[in-house]
Amino acid sequence: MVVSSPTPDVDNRPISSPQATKLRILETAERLFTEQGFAATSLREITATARVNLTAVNYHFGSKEALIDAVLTRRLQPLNQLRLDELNALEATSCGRPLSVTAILNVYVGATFKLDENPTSGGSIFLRFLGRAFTEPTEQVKQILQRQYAVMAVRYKHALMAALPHVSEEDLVAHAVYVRCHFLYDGGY
Amino acid sequence: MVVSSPTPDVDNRPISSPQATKLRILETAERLFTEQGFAATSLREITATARVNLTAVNYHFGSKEALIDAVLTRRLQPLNQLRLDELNALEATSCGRPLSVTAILNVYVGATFKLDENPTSGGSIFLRFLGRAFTEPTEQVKQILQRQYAVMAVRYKHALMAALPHVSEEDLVAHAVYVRCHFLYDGGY
DNA sequence: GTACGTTTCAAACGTTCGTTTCAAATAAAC
DNA sequence: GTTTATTTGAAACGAACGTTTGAAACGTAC
Repeated sequence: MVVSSPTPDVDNRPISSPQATKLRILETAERLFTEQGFAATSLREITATARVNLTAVNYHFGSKEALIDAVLTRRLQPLNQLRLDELNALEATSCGRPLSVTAILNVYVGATFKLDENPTSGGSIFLRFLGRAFTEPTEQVKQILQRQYAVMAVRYKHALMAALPHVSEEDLVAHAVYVRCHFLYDGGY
Repeated sequence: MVVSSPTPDVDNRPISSPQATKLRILETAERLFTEQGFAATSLREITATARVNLTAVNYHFGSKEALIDAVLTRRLQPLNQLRLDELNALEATSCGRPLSVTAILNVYVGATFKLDENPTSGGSIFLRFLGRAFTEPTEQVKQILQRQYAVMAVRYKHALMAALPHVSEEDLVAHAVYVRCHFLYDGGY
């Protein structure tokens, strides 16, 4: 090709915005990992689907595990930050009085729904990807989840303990695990 | 070893009952596939965990895909047969009158719970394995599921159509897919 | 004891995988 | 224009994978 003017690619996206390849890899990996799982999806399939070079993965991320971490962190960090922000906003209006359990769970689940409805935040695809991370857990993935959930989980746990002063911390955590409340995830089980 | 008298192995199971190796492979594969997924579990890990030889897999099953099929069919066939038997028994007592939706769903879910509570039928491990089959579907796995569900799904569909004469078949199937009623699984989606 | 089905063993096949290297081309930033 | 960051390209590395082969040992049944 002799044409040197910038042309949109097949997806009608600018072909040469900086780190366009990195973004294409992230989005394609998120989709293929969600559909097929981590082990069943090869880097060659990801790069071929994203129409980028194989070596770009190791250039931008370093390894396949690091790519999985990047896909996970990119969505999970804003999600848990939103959960923290909304809890902060709620507590700011309560003037020190303990919140109700309903209100606490409402902001938590509400943040999940906001993500689910927002396509720019990954939409429902990432929630399914998150299920993969819990279903097919690598050792490194476990650590990522533990790190990402740590701060928010403690905050929500304390809020629930204030809302339920007659419930011991052990009973609260045990029951949260039982009903699969992942925001209290401590990586222990 | 010069000792030739039969000795129990580590699991206290007779070491030389015919096809003991085949059973050990099936049980170990069921467990590891459930915990890690199909692609993430290698034949070498399965045979090493089961303490049998690697070549025994291809001797008894022929391939890894055939092993997955064997693990799936071993549990799914009796489960769906039980679902059929219980529906037959229910219809035998109804003397031709259409069954209630509650009764139909009751025997179906009841069969699932009976499996879940029966360790010799695979217990809850197989139900999780079944989830793997739906989550990480190979082309061959799709065909196995389609074949295994075909007969029972049609019977339950007809029973529900008789119970709900004012609902069209299309609406019934569409709604069943929506609420994830896998016993109406037709492999189409 | 012979025959047959089962299981182990060691070794290798070809393929795919994640990863690396080196070079070249392209685009962005200064 | 020079420099830096990005992207592509072709090729290969060692490792792990599913699979196959050929031979030997073991078990049971007749």
